[in-house]
Amino acid sequence: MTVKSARPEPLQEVSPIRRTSLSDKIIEQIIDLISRNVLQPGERLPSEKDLCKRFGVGRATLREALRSLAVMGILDGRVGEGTFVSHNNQRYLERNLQWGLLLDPKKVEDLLETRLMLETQTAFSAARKATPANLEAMEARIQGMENSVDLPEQYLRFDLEFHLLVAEATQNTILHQLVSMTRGYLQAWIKESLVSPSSSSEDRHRAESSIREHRAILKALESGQAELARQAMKAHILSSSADLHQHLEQTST
Amino acid sequence: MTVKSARPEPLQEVSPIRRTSLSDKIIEQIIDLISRNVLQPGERLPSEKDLCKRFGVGRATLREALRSLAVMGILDGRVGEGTFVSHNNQRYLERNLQWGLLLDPKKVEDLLETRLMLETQTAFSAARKATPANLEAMEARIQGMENSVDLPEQYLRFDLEFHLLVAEATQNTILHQLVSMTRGYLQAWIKESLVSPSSSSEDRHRAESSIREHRAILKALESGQAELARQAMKAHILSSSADLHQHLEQTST
DNA sequence: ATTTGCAGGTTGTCTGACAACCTAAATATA
DNA sequence: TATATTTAGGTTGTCAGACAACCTGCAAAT
Repeated sequence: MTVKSARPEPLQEVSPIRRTSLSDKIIEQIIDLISRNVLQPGERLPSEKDLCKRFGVGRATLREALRSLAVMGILDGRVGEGTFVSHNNQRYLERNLQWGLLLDPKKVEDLLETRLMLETQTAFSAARKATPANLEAMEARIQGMENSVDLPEQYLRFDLEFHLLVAEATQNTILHQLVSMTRGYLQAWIKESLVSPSSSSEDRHRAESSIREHRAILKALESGQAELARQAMKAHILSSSADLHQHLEQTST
Repeated sequence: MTVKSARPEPLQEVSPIRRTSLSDKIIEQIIDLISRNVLQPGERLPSEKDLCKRFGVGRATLREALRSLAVMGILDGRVGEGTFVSHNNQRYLERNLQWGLLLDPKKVEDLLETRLMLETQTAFSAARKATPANLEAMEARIQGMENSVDLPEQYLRFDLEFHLLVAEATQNTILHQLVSMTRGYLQAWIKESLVSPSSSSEDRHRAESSIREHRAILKALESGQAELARQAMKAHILSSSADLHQHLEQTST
């Protein structure tokens, strides 16, 4: 170490060695195992003691890796049983958005706007790519909504499923995840608005017009009219957002 | 315990107590501290020994929590220095998408399609909400691109920043995060395509037309023409995606 | 045949220790 | 005096061993 002065040129040849922590390497390896289906969803990992020997690390190090993967939703540790690969590799983004929204919770507005964007576009794309099976499943959800106008819990479940089906119909898993992410989080607010006081006749009216909107969306999807589907979805989201908004303003303050 | 037969009704009164781990509670508390700005970005946390005493837990437990937050990108541990709150609370989703795509690496197509949707819509929204400061910053990035057509590294950085600025101009942090997420990940591929063999004259041509496209976008944003901005962005993304695609097919196989 | 109790394995947590590392003050050197 | 070196203390990263809480499955007792 005899370099003098204020390091004129940081010697660009050397690439800074990354001091990757052992846990990080373990995380990478485990993710790799899962992606190559060596470890399948639901499967149990070897015990921690065992894994320690295989990876050649201490238990604390290994556990930090497992813990991180658990927080991401990729693994699922059950005390006394073992550690398992989570079945829903997919939904791990959802969980992370939740942590994210905890970081700054005032973004409901932004979330609604984002949902509008995502879902209008998914409707557009779905109109082109939906399979008959997709459409059939949507039809079933609408019928489910019709049969449960007086059962808010069920009604909402069908509503949610319909929208997820539209996203699924795009055959784009990332889009599907994003929609599921935003929807899943809004669902918390929506459910809250259920317990808020409101005349049941008003609710009924809202439910019926909502069903009409869903039918319009489905019809557009079935006929493959992408632009029409976009418009129908937009109209639906806007009116439902307005509704949610109203409930929020009633209950807050 | 004298319930016979196959548990006819699981005794609905009792709500299953959740066995939340200590680390989870610590994660929640720290996230809460950050969201309430008690801990600000860049700030240093107390030392682990100190935190252990405050939370009343062992160091292993505390470390599992810190490690999880670090993997999420919320905290940043520097050996010998301390643990810091990451400045870019924003980008933590980005990192998680990266882990996610490792799980499922064949989704580049989906990612490109998602990016097209997100960015065309952000352009639309940005045209209505962009502030003069936003537009000025974009102009600076375009000039940066012009001045570095022969420096791919710098050029790409300006390119990326331009798009992030558009997302930022929507004033919607969630949208911003999503765009940053998709972009950030594609950047890896884009950088790879830099080292792929290609005539420099070809590159130059591509860079120049790309700059023209960016100018068109900016012009639309400045004049507040939302639909025009959407179209300009769409054209740009499509041509740049086609480019990336070509590079990918050259290098793979 | 049903219940109880026990044993072994597993995760969750704690404690203490050491290595690698960074910072900054104290010291040595020009 | 000003600069370079050493040193001391603090911090994160990792390891090892131990105990508590818990689950499963089998054997023993009723």
